[in-house]
Formats: sequence, C-alpha cells, structure tokens
Amino acid sequence: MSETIPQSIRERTRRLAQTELTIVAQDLFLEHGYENTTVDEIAAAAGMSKRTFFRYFASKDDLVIGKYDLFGDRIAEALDARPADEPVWDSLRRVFDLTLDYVQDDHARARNDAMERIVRSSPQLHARYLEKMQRVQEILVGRVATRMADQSSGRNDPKPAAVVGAAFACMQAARTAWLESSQDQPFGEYLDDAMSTFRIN
Amino acid sequence: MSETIPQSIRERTRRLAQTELTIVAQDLFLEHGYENTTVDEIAAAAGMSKRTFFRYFASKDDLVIGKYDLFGDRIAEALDARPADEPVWDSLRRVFDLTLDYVQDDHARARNDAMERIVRSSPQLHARYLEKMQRVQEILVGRVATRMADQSSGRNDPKPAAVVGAAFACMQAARTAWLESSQDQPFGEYLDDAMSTFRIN
DNA sequence: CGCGAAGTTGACACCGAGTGACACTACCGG
DNA sequence: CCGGTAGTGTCACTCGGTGTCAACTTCGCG
Repeated sequence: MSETIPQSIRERTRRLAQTELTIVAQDLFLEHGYENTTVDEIAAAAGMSKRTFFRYFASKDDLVIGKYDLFGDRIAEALDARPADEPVWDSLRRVFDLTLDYVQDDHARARNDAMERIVRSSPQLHARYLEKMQRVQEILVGRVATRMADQSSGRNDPKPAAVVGAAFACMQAARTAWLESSQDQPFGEYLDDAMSTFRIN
Repeated sequence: MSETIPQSIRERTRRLAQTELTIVAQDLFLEHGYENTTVDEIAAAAGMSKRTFFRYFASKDDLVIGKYDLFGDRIAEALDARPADEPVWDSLRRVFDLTLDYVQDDHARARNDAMERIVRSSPQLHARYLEKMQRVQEILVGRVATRMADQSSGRNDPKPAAVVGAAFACMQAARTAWLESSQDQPFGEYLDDAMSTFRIN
C-alpha cells in the first residue's frame, strides 16, 4: 500500500488527460466529422502518440460514448431511491430526470448536444451507443421484475424487459424530437408527452 | 442492353455465392465464434480471396445481419396492408407475425436461431443489429404518424417514434425470453404477453 | 541523498477489416 | 476472330487496435 489517498494524483492526472483528449477530439469531430478524424490526429493534437491514446481510451468510440457507462449505475441507484409502491412507469419517468441535470451550464450543455448529434451522425457510433443503452436496460430489468412480481407469467417473463425497453424507446424518441426542435420547450415535456402515450396494464 | 432477362444468371449466381459464403461462415462462427473467425478464413473456406468476399458482402457484419435490410420493406408493406381503422398497437402486433413465417423448415429455423444467438454473443454485431432495427423503425414512424394524426402535439411529435420503439422493445424482449426458454411455447405467446403489458392512451 | 520499484510513454512490429488500382481471365455478341 | 464486360486475384495501402520492449519519470524508503 504505497498510496497516499486511494483516489490520488495518478487517477486525477489520468482524468485530466482524458478530458483534454475529449476536448480536442470534439473540436476535430465537429470540424471534420467523426469518421474522417483518425486516432493519430487526435493523439497528435493532444501531444501524444496513438499508443498512449489507447491507454486512456479503450477505443475511439469510447472517447465519445464511454461516459454512458456511469449512466447505468446512476440510473439504477435512482430507481432504487423511488418508493416501492410507486407505479413502475412513473418511477422510470422520474428516473429519466437524471438525463437533464447531468448538464448544468450552457456551455457544457451545448457541447453535450453537439456530441449527441455526432453520435447520431455516425452509424458505427450510433450502433455502439444503442448497445450501451441495451446494457443499461439489462441492469434495470431485474429491479423492475421484482417490482412487478405481482403479475408475472413464469420464470423468464418478457414483461419487465418490455417495460424497460419501452421506457427507453420513449426516452430515445423524446430525445430525438427535442434535438430536432428549436429547443424552446424543455426536454421534460417531450418525455412526458412520449411516456404518457402508454398506460401499463 | 445485353441482358436477356433483368434478373438473370448474373444475379442468381451472385445470390448463390452469397448463400454459399453464409453457410460456410455460419459453420466457422459456430465452431470458433464470430470474433475469432477472420474474413480470410471464411473466404478461403469458400474458395475465394478476401477481396472477392468483400465484393459479395460490404462487411463481415453484413454477412450475418444483412438479411435484416429486407425486413424493413417487408414490415412496412405488411403495415400498409392492415386496415386503417385498426388500433396501431394491434396492427404492429400483427405485423410482427412476419418474424415467424420467415423460417419454415426446422433445419433452417435451427440455423436461424443459432445465428441470432451469435448476434447476441458479439457486442460488435449486436450493436450493428440494434442500429439496423432502428432504421427499420424509422421506416415505420412516418406511417404510424399518419395513423395517429388524430392526437398529435405539434410538428415533431415524439409519440409515433415512441409507439414504434416500444413495439420493437416488446419484440426484442419476447425474442430474448423465447430464445432463453426451452421453446416449448410458441414465440407468438411471448410476444402477446409482452405487448399486452401496454395499453395505448 | 541515492537506490530501486512502479508507472508512463513512445517506437516498432503486428493483426484484421476494408479499399483502390491494376492486370488477367472468361464469356458473350457481332 | 475481335472487342466489350463482368469476375477474380494480387498488391499496396489506410485505419483501428494490441503486444512488446526499452527509456524515462516519479515516488517511497532507507
């Protein structure tokens, strides 16, 4: 144990390098597009070699969508915090509020939106994004299943996964509609609009 | 115009080579896994060079999930064939019956299921699959929007995309549950189970 | 202070998925 | 027989990603 504090300098400089890379990469992506920007260029712009880039990010995709890894745990935690007697659909709606407060100041928000558009612009990237969201959903399915235990049909019931998947589909739809709008109305209203389409049996 | 019949020998031999490649590739995938099988190996097993392989399939992924390109058009056609006054949710449920009759004989069905498991086994491949499904959904959204025109809230309404997305989420959930089951119950029942969870507002 | 352990980095070689260019072959109609 | 056209293999190349190793920095400890 030669560590002074568990989360110390090493880890902090690492995060710093990662955010630095993310920033220069975002600029390059916005200028030339995701697929027309090579890892070599990103690394060079950040003053490091390609090899070192891959020591900070497992892949080029990861630089953009790696942050969604945290999303899974945060959303699971948020769901656990909801009252157990609340209808699942309402709980999920509340839990999605997390996608909002993640971005605070306008500058970061604009950057975030730009990144989100980049994700949607590249099929490759969008594919990985959808897969990550699928993983996030898997984390929630077990929890939702226990909440819906009153009406289950056998061991492997498709209902919990269907509910979680439908909720995420609503979030995606609302997100898309909001991004394509002039953003004068808050995202929450789009989400309410989408999710209120359904009533759970 | 030196063609005898528009869809003649050329096109048929092409299809033949594609199915041949698909078959040998499936065998290799089942034996070594998707990611541990190189395109060179597939091409060699089919008696051609890597370069020629890429003249038949745009990518390695395409060999496995390329068939879902047709799915979009077929499903759109099926939706158009449903009566206009039928509730959208019911129409979508009926339309998903297409996923069944696609496989007829047991041998082809077993092969198909194996492929589907391979898709789910590789994150890469699963990601592309999800993205293709997203594209399929996009095709349907417009149609569903016109059917739901009675209750729309503005120009870019998230509701149609939410409905289509939710329906696909139900299909995915049912598919997963069914694949993990002993398959003694028909897939249709799983699908009914999943989709009956929701009632449209 | 000096020494050794551990972490960081770049250089290099390598793999696999794709792509572009070019030459070769086969088949087809005139 | 000749010319066009499609299919194919080869080669060289790009780009994402990995393993290895040697050089360097940092840090703790005596």
